[in-house]
Amino acid sequence: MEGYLTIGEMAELHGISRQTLLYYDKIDLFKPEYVGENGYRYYSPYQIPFLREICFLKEVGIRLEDIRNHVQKRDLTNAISLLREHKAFVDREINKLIKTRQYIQQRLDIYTDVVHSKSEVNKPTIKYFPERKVLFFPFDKPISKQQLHLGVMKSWELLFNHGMLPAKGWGTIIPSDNLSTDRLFSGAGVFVNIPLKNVCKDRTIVLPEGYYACMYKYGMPYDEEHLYRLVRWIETLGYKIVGDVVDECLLDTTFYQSNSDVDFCYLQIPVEKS
Amino acid sequence: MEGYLTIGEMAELHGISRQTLLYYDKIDLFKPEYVGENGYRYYSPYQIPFLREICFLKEVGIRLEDIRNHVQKRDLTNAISLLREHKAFVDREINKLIKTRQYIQQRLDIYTDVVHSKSEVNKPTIKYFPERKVLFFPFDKPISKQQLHLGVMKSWELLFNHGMLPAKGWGTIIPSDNLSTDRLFSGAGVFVNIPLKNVCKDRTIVLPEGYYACMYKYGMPYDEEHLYRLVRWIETLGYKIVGDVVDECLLDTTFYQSNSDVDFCYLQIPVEKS
DNA sequence: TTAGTGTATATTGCAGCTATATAGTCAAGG
DNA sequence: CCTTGACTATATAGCTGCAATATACACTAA
Repeated sequence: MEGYLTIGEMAELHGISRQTLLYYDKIDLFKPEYVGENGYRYYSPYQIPFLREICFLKEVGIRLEDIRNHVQKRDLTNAISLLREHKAFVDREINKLIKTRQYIQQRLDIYTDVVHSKSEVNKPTIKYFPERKVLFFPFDKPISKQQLHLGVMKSWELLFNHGMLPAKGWGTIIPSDNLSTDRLFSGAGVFVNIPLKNVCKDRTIVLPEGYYACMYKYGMPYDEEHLYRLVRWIETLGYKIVGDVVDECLLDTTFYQSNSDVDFCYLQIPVEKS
Repeated sequence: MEGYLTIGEMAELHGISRQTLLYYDKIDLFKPEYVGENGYRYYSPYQIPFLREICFLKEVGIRLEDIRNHVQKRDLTNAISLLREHKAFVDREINKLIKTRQYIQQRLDIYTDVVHSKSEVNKPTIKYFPERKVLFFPFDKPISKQQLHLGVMKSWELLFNHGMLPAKGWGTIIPSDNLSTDRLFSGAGVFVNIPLKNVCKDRTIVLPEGYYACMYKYGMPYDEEHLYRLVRWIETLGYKIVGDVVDECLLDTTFYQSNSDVDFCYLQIPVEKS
């Protein structure tokens, strides 16, 4: 067939396999201009730009079915709208991945902090924090490991329903008024940091900016010992407690082998000079 | 089982299906702490953080097999390297999509230009162009539609081997010295714009920055008529041709129905005041 | 001769479930 | 104690999406 290309030549020229061209023929995406009496497929050189374009559209991720629908009535308007729609699709995919990247980075930030803090365990310091917005869920039963888990799961569920993941850490908040009473955990509950700006307002509370007396410690929030040690340190310095106690979990029990192991946490109590 | 969670409760709590937990058990990803004599699975509340973490890692796109390998010997170092590796993977995916987005945008730029230029067909103008780097492939046979196609395919292949796509347009370059001879296409060839900075040096030539006499036209590069019309216009203006003729294809024949139809092109001839 | 071509049908890859069939178990209400 | 309905078990097969690939067997061109 003078001037025509066989299926093998056509495939070779476009860097695809012969099988693929058979497949494109079958799904009515791209057919040879002429089929010989022997059944051989003969492609016209004029078809080259079409196949090249199909390959281009495929390479940028457009589905073969959409390509087929497009090339059947290809004109400038169609081509522009096909590309625009696909660009929007790619943008959505990029945004998803950027969001995912942020989650991973937030976790890494926590872990990196832990690596640097291991030598600072049980050493109280004063640190400045900017304003933080968190979701808060009061306990409805006395505090325990189970209540902690269930509280965290509730917040996970809420974040999840808002398309977010609990990547940025969580912990317990204890009302500072309780420190001088014997009902330390009355009104306490779980908080989760909100990982994306995409806030859900219902359960949100604000941890005010300012200076916090802080201490890294191994222990669960209901282990009161560390808390009172930090409170005594604050008193020794002559500072005043001006807000609720934040006990942020940095490494949970998944990092330890036995059920008796405890979280690695970061206690934070807002203070002012009195 | 006092204090334990059944498979249904565990699934509900994490927003996954019962079947999924069975599956995780089977693939040794997450097993109940205790299995009753009746075969019932009982999960300890202490397992909640583990499953939550598995779900988190799954949600950020880590494969179940990698998660399984990780949680078996989970510690801070492992967790950090798992997340770092996955972040790098996500970055690669984002870069691929950004590249794809660029290809689409470059095509859209061409098509948008065409939309605005349709009323300017056959009207010569002077336009400034910055320096452009392109790949060049001389014809090895007399110019024809087939030679054009084959030349474009060669350049496509080279781009493709360098991980690029011919998104940014292509065309023909004709040596300006030929304009006064009868061998117009001697030394002519196909060029392709390089879509990404990621250059391949072997075949690259430079189209110098400067002012070009330009004209949109319908016609193939080997239709000499339009070219000579533009050359006469340049002479009329008293300008001098200072470089090779660029005939850039904006819409190829895939936009037309019949083989007799022609490309929509943008002729560009570098000029100076003489 | 041997590389290339045809048809027809079935299978792959990926990953993570999901469905179906069949049977056993638990807990609350009567 | 019995029923009912919700829950649970195992085992095996199938599905989702998309784009090919593979296999088997026969014919054809240079």
